[in-house]
Amino acid sequence: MAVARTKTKARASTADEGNRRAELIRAAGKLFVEKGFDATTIRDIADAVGMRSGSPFYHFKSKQDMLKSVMIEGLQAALTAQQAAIAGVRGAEARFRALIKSHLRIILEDHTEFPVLLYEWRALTDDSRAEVIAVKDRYEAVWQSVLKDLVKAGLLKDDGRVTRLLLFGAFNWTVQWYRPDGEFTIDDIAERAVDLYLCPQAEGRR
Amino acid sequence: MAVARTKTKARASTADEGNRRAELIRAAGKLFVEKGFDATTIRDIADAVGMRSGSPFYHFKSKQDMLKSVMIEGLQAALTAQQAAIAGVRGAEARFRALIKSHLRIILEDHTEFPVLLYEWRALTDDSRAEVIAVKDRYEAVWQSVLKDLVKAGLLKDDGRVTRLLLFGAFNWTVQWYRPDGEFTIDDIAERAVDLYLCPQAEGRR
DNA sequence: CCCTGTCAAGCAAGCAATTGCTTTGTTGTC
DNA sequence: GACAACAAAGCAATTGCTTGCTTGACAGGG
Repeated sequence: MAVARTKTKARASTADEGNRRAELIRAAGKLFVEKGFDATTIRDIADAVGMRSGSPFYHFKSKQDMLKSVMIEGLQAALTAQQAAIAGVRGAEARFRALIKSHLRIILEDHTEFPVLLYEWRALTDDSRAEVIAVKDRYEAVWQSVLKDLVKAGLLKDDGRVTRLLLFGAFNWTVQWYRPDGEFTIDDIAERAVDLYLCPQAEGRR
Repeated sequence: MAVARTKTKARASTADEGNRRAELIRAAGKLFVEKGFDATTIRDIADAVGMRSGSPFYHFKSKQDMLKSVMIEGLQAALTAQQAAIAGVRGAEARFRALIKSHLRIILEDHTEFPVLLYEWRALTDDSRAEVIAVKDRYEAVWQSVLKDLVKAGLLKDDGRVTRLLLFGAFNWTVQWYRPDGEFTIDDIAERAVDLYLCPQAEGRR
């Protein structure tokens, strides 16, 4: 009874094992993106993994807790993918291109956990939001350093806060219109973006 | 009874008079942006204008109908603002700048009806969505023509679909981070955007 | 080898609150 | 007295979440 509940909390903090827990996070992330956080019921999520409506609360202490867990899960997957993408890549433009492709893949391919972060920011309570921001900042720090290098190389005019936010906006907004079966591949979009943002000031370089 | 309901529908279609109706739309728009469509209850909206929870249904036949009305209202306001912004403005770059400023003002200033369109797209039923798209296309058509002129003038490399969507994304995403009391004005952002997107290929032009 | 206790994981059932919406009644106005 | 514009009250369904109970796997002792 009370014992089981206590152990649940302990389990929830350590992100080990818990096979069904990961299953729940994936299902919840998918539904949150499709229907929105508020429009998704616990019963929807439970159905998606073949559980009864009360059972998810064995793994998460509330629906809010599920949302937070989905976002953090997505952010951590994005972080490792990001680091793998730029590992060993030299040159500002090449790193820029690698970052874009990695970001778009995380957003647009089957990892539906990250888009939840973009869609359901408002649904977070203040406590959960602080936790999520901490991880998010680490992700954006990598972008900042690459943008700085681009400016140094003369490929970008400015890397101030507004420019960064405009850049992120263009990428994050792709969630709204990209379709896997559409006419553009992820690499198409990435190439167009590089073309759009990098100014060939130093001619003969590219 | 049934009479009142019928007249309501008639009234809802003609967007004339109906003072409290416009009041409801404004209040609903504000709440939809702040809390999301699903998280906003009819009682929230009614409270905001000093009504009881059942009364809004005299003006709108359902909550969905309110959402659709808010969006269309926002779109039409955006359309007239857009046309006023580029009226008499010559030159591709000047028109581009004017469009951006107009768009950002619509999105970021007190007209909260338009951002609902960006936030709550999913919450629309298919029927409502078709209605909204019709108005939306007219708004985007103006952008397309300006972008084409920019390419013709050599100020933009490409005006294909992906480029357009990347552009819109950057602007629409500002809703997520812009704060009226922040360090940047709307004009600041517009200028940064012009700088970011327009490539000074034909030197000595600007 | 069997018995028994333990415990993670989930089921069955339901509660209390909230939800969108309806229905009937009231009021001011022309 | 007719009608637009609400109020008052409530209904039926849905919601997040809780509580007590079952099950299956495994450990250890005899």
